[in-house]
Amino acid sequence: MNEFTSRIPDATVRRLSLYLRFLEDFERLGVTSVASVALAERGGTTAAQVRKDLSHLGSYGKRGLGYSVDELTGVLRGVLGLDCTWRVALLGAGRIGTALVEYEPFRRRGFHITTVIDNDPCKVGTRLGKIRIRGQDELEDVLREDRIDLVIVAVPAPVAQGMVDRVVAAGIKAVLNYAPVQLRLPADVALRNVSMLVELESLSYALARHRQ
Amino acid sequence: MNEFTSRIPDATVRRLSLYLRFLEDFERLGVTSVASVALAERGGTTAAQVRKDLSHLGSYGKRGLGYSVDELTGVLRGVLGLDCTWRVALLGAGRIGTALVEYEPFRRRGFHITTVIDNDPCKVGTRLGKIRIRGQDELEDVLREDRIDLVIVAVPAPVAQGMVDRVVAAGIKAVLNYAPVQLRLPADVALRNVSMLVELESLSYALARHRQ
DNA sequence: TTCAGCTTGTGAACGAATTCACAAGCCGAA
DNA sequence: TTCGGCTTGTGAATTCGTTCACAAGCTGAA
Repeated sequence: MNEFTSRIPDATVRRLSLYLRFLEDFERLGVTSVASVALAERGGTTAAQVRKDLSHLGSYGKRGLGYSVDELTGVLRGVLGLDCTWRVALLGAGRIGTALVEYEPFRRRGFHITTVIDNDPCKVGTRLGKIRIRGQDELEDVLREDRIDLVIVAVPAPVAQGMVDRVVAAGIKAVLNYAPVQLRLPADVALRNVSMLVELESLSYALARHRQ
Repeated sequence: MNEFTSRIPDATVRRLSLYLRFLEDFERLGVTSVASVALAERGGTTAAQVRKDLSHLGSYGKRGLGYSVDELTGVLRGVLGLDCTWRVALLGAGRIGTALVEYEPFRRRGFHITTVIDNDPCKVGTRLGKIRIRGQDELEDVLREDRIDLVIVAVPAPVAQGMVDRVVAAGIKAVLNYAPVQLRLPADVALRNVSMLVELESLSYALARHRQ
């Protein structure tokens, strides 16, 4: 097994992302070696699950010892594509967009938001942090000029699909969607949805059951 | 099958939440009856999946016709616990917290953020929209006074666990976590994580694979 | 009333993900 | 060197979720 021959299941990729976070914590604490059971405790899963997940990457553990924090951190960064920086454009400079631009962990992980686009003519030309907001008519141009790899959608639901169609036509292959709509796009474009409402409603379901 | 005898799988609950959104769109358009295949197209899934999901709720479809938009909307609201209002407290009045307080869809669905708590003494006493920000020393008191059902965590990672422990001790049974940490809490408390980083990193993985 | 055309609800088949269980391997102590 | 205590990596078993396929049932037309 290695990172090239086989696709890693999505559920596993998401956990790898968590493991990386834990490893960075361990690194900060000066821990040099970590067993699957320690990662499992931290992540609320089982040791077998951790080992199965990590086995997708190859054989980086030492029997009797566990995993080298240093080595595994590097491997995970590599597999997850975090050993380079990704250039990100944000569509929508509303409240959510604004919060995302200034979200430190993104930059720390190599996601650089270089470009912000908004439909509101009042906002175009003003600055969000250090970034000058561009108008939607410039969309295709700035995606090319700024060599954007990935687009975050944080515009109101009704305009999301239209903008994403243009983004896809411009050749972007990865979209992170915060708008409360189900976007339709070609199979070769990766899409993740961050749905505040879906999560909240599944909690509501749990609460409603709880009290019969 | 009905909503009391059997627990609905989590994956299904999340899709129910989407179906409800689609039904509301159909309702606005004046459509009165909808077939599983229409909901499937809208949600990027299959008609069989939709029917299997809805079969968890009981038998609300009419063969040859589909589902009554009105009736199914009501049933879904009921099952998801959206036929009442939930009182929500927000921990953390940072950028993410601020964006969440003002997020319209929450209120429209019956989630009323009545309470905001922040650790920063400079913020305590100031207002976020109409809500006066309270200090963390008041946490237990306001949770009780405001009869909070559900807590949204949007504080920095290092302080999240400590605050959630107090929230759980105060009897709260549902937590929505935006902080980039894995919270540990008792099994009878429902927890959902909204992890911006995990989603972004799984896109990064897709991109990295894409170009070998 | 009968028939054609749809669409649901669901057991059964299938597939994916998780858990189990254990051989293989490393380390440090004696 | 040998042994005991750990821990990995992985087939096999199991559980969970999705898809298939079709009988049952509704509607409207003739």
